[in-house]
Parts: sequence; C-alpha cells; structure tokens
Amino acid sequence: MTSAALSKVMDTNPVVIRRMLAGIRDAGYVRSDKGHGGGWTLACEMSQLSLRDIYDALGRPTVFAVGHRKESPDCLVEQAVNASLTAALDEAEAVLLARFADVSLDQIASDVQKRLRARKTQQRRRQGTGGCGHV
Amino acid sequence: MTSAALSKVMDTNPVVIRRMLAGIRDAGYVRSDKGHGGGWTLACEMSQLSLRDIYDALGRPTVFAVGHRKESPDCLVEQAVNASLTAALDEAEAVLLARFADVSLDQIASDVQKRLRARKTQQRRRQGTGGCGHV
DNA sequence: TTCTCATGTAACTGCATAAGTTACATGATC
DNA sequence: GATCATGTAACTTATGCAGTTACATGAGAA
Repeated sequence: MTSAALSKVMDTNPVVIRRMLAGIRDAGYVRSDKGHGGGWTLACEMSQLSLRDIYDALGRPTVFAVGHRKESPDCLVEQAVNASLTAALDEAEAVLLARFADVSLDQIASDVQKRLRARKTQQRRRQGTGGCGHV
Repeated sequence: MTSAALSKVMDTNPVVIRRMLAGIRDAGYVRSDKGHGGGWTLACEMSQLSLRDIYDALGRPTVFAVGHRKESPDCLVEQAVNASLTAALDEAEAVLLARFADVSLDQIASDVQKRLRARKTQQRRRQGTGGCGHV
C-alpha cells in the first residue's frame, strides 16, 4: 500500500504516514519500496507484532500528559512531590506497556473481522425488513 | 502564604498560582483570604488530603499524552485499535489514580523532613572536615 | 534512455494548548 | 481612605504536533 493510499484512508497526509512508518520500518516490522509497484508491506507475522513493539519502534514517546516541572529542583518539597509522582507514574506506565505487549496485530485483525461481520448482519437486517426507519 | 510568595518559591506567576489553587479551594481543601494578613491557608488535615483529591479538585485533567485520533471512527480497523488502546489506557489510569490515592500530604511532609535532615547532615559533614573541595 | 511512480527528508505553515503577563475590579484590614 | 491580597478577563508568548510544500533519490516501465 502506498503512503498516498494510506493517508487517504487515515484522513491525513502522505508525509505524516512516512514519518510514522519510518521508525517501524527501521525496526524491521514493515518494508518500504520505491518506484512502480512500491509502497509499504508488512515484513513479519502479525502474531509476532504487538502494540508494545510499535510503541518502541516509534521511539517510546512520552506516555503521560502530566509530570514534573523540573527534573532536579532545589526545593525539597518539590523533590518530595516529584518522588511520589514518579513512583506512581512509573507503576502506571509499566502496567500500560504490559497491556500493550499483550495485544498482537492478529488479535486486532480478528477483531476487525468480527466488526465486519457485525456490520454486515446489521445491513442485512435493515434491508431484509425494509428498515425500522429509526436509523 | 500569599500568591506572590508562592509564585516566587515555585518560580512562576501569582496569577498562575491563583488559577491552580482556585479548584483546590472550591473543593474545600484550602482557604483564600483577601486583604492584610490574607493569602492561602490549608483548610483540612494533611493526613486527609491525597494526591488523588488534588487531581480531582484540579478537574481531572487528561492523564495521557497518547490516545485516539477520532472518538467514533467509521474505519473498522481504527475502531479495533481504539478498543485495544482504550482498554490498556483505562487500566493504567486506574492504577495511577489508585497510587495517587495512597499518597497523603502528611507523607510528603515527612518525606520533606527526611530530606531536610539529610541535607543538614551533608552540610555539617562538609563544614566539619573543611570540605572535600569537589562541591 | 527517458518518463513515471513512490519514498526520503528538509523546511515551512498553521493550530491547539498551556504558561505567563497585564490590567483592573473586589473585598478586607490597618 | 490607603494598602494589601485575591478574582478574573484578556492578551501574549512558547511549545509541540500535524499538515503542507518542495525537491532529491531511486526503481521500474515504456
């Protein structure tokens, strides 16, 4: 799939797609090819790729919107607050990353399949009965 | 303590202090008084006030810097990713808030005391021996 | 070889959010 | 009434991210 096609689907810009996928490619999870027939292809088994892997490949961006004002404040109160805050944040981050590690791409793919079936069933129901008229 | 004094200590602006403390005052944890001798005073026991209480009083700001692009996307893949992401984020947020609830202000206060003693010991050591000359 | 397609990347432009600032109103105390 | 302190609206940076433009590079087709 090309960056242009992906950007349309994701309602954004081809360059944004390339910037994002660059890290994932460098980690070896996808491949990019130039020229005719080029674009992006998956380079590993979906079952071997987790959300955690992608998070790492993206450069482990900051997880939290909250945090310290200073890294090493002189103020002892600020130091004490930072210590408590850091302990709590670290623990929460560990939980989050563990959960990310639990989710592989094939799980997401099968979830998509499930949603696809659900959508089709709903469409059939609406057409078959002529629709309830509410939706 | 006045907003002006607090802003100096925290290296910021009096108005920023007032904006922050406004929510905490509305929740009843601190009091503000105008005029001579006015300023901010604690309105409850430090042991009864946790980081979680303060987080709530501040309006429960967004915890995570990562998240969805859209709340209700048409794209089934995006829906599936959102579902996995939300589950993980919710779990991490629950852990974080639980940790916040575990930390009361008097714990932080005693941590400050501990740090104060440690700093004094270090200062005495430096002065007593004439100092090592490195710091 | 030349044309076209696709990625790679630098550089720039919004755009949203938070912090900081200014200005002035309100109320309490001396 | 003078002074001190908060309350708040309005404005000004500062920052980071998404989006965009422009062009270089490389691969394949004609």
